[in-house]
Amino acid sequence: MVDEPAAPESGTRARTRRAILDAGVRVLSQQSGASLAEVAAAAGVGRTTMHRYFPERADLLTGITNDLLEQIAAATQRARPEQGPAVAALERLCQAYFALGDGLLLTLNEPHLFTDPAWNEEGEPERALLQLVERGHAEGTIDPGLSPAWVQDVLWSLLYAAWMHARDSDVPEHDALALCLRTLRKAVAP
Amino acid sequence: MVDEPAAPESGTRARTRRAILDAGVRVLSQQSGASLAEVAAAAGVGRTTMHRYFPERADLLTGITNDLLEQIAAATQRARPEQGPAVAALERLCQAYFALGDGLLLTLNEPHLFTDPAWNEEGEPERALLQLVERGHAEGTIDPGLSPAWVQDVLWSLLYAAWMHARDSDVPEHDALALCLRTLRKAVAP
DNA sequence: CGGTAGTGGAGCATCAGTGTTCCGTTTTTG
DNA sequence: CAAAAACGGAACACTGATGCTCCACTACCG
Repeated sequence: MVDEPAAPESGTRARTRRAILDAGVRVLSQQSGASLAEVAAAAGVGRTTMHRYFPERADLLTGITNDLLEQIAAATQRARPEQGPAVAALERLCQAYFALGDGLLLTLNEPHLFTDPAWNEEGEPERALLQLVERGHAEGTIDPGLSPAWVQDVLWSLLYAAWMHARDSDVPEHDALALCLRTLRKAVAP
Repeated sequence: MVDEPAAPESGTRARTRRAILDAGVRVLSQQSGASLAEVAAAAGVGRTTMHRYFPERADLLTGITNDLLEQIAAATQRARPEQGPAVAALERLCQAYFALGDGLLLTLNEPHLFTDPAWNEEGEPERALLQLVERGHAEGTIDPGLSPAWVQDVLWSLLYAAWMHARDSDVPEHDALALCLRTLRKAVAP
């Protein structure tokens, strides 16, 4: 993870890069087979320009992968999963991840898109969540019948459901998140 | 839905057709962009043969769509969603849908693949489920804070999670279903 | 004002997937 | 067994996405 050893990356470039990455997530989360031209258009950028930032399709995917991993790591850290009661921490995590938006869909929907080795490595976020659940088991505040791995899957799938619910059933995002939290809280209760 | 007006379809053809449809679901549920050659190979069938059954890609998708719709309808009917206590009926539905296997993934993951008009029509299964939840509200056995549409989304996303859990974490399918049911039951409880 | 970074359009070769045809082989069936 | 049905390989044209290059335009900065 050694980044920019001396790559200040002029503000303009950084902005363009962001626009492309965001457009990539937005477009690919809906059509994983979308053409690069579509992504470029969605980013409001010429196909040539995109090619300058990400020479091949694989490079774009790598870029998105790293970006998502960073965002997930940042969200995890922000939620302080090791502090306070387990259930409260779990809800904080849920809220933090919800902010990933379309990244959620991409993460869950198209895991096979990410061929990067970095993707499937057990990351710090994973570990934090699993430990969190074990803490809940010890506290007696999380149903011991639900394995940590299963709780993890439930968390992500509920996030997915909530995001889609907001997107398709045009429920305000805030309400969708509230439903998600309420459902999660009850689901993990002993 | 007027089918075979006089198309007995020799047992051989029916079997080949099934093999192709099943392979299509299996392959496309993992790689929505998979080539037709891959589907044919997975079905143990020549590309030429597949072309005889489904002249274009769109025809295969239509075939899969109709097949899934039938399977969902059959599963719904089998679960008798209108009988007995709402929660019990919901669990029966959950079990019945779980049997769809990879079809679940395809249904949730790649809704955009199905361009058929028949797909997005509000089907009988949808209506049955929504009514079921309303019945639960009336009975006082389903959390009134959870809208029918949300419960529907939760049901499908938990099914998705359970199927993936069985597939990737090599948990026996039966155990995954049990986790799913347990989680769903608690999630919808008032 | 001149230089430079950033951009985007046009064009081109390549390649994989597709749709389709033809024909020989295997399997089913009467 | 012999006819009919079903199958699969080979080959071909076509299409769209991709990777790439070259050049012209714009905006910003010293």
